[in-house]
Amino acid sequence: MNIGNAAKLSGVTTKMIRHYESLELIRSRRLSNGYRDYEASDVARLRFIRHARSLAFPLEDVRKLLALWADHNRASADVRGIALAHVEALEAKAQAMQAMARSLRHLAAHCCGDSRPDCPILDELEKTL
Amino acid sequence: MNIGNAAKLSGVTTKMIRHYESLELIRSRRLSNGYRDYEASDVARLRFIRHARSLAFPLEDVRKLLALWADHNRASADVRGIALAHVEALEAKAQAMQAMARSLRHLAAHCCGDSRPDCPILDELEKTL
DNA sequence: CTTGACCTTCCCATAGTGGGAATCCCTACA
DNA sequence: TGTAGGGATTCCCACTATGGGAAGGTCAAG
Repeated sequence: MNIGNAAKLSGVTTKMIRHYESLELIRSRRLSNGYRDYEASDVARLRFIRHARSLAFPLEDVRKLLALWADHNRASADVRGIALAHVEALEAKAQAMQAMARSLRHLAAHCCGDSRPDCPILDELEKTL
Repeated sequence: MNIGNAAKLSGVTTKMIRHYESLELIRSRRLSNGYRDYEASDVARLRFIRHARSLAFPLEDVRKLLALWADHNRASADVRGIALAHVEALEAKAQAMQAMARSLRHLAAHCCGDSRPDCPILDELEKTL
């Protein structure tokens, strides 16, 4: 199967398949004409990567998860550890963003938002702190 | 005032000051020896940038906010518009991240997390969907 | 044999920040 | 006056992850 087909079946673009190959997340077998050649197991691997990425796992985590996935003697605790560490990172970021959103919403609520120049949002950004 | 001093007073690193200058967010006056020269108003501008960045405004928003800040005939509605658009972007991202965190926590809760290989997290990532 | 769709590699861009090298400048001290 | 240091300059490279696009090779159908 060529790369275009693998892309369609896996939902990973050809660009990204080549990129993942350069990072050695996916292997590369070539035909005599230089074209990449994939089989079902590669598509499954690409799908795994796509799913992991859709949960925002960084590629280095994906690399580890792929290794554990391939290792049938893995300890599920290792997978869980990676996942929970990632969850905490996600939640920390999400909370930070929501805190920023709250601050800004609060400031915006006190901004009359008309044609006059007075604006507590700018006042806040101007502060020396 | 040289760049190191402006950095200390503003809380923006010298690296970033030069970067902001290259993006024309901050002007550059030079002394005869080529050194950048700053005054209090520049430090205030850098602080403004830092505060806006601490609220995760993208630099293009910062550029607009700086322009409005400098324009004493601005309409506060313009500032508010930028801020609220940014708030919505923040909240959308935060919610997406929390949804991912929830999914993963749910999966992790069903993963025994011991030395056995069975793992619903990997099972999920493996799915064809 | 041409045409179009596919493949290849390579470079560039994004957003924002940082590291580090090579070089120059200024100041203080012996 | 010479030198050592700290700070300034520019320039290139790194990160994360993804995509655009060019120049060229290949395959299949008409």
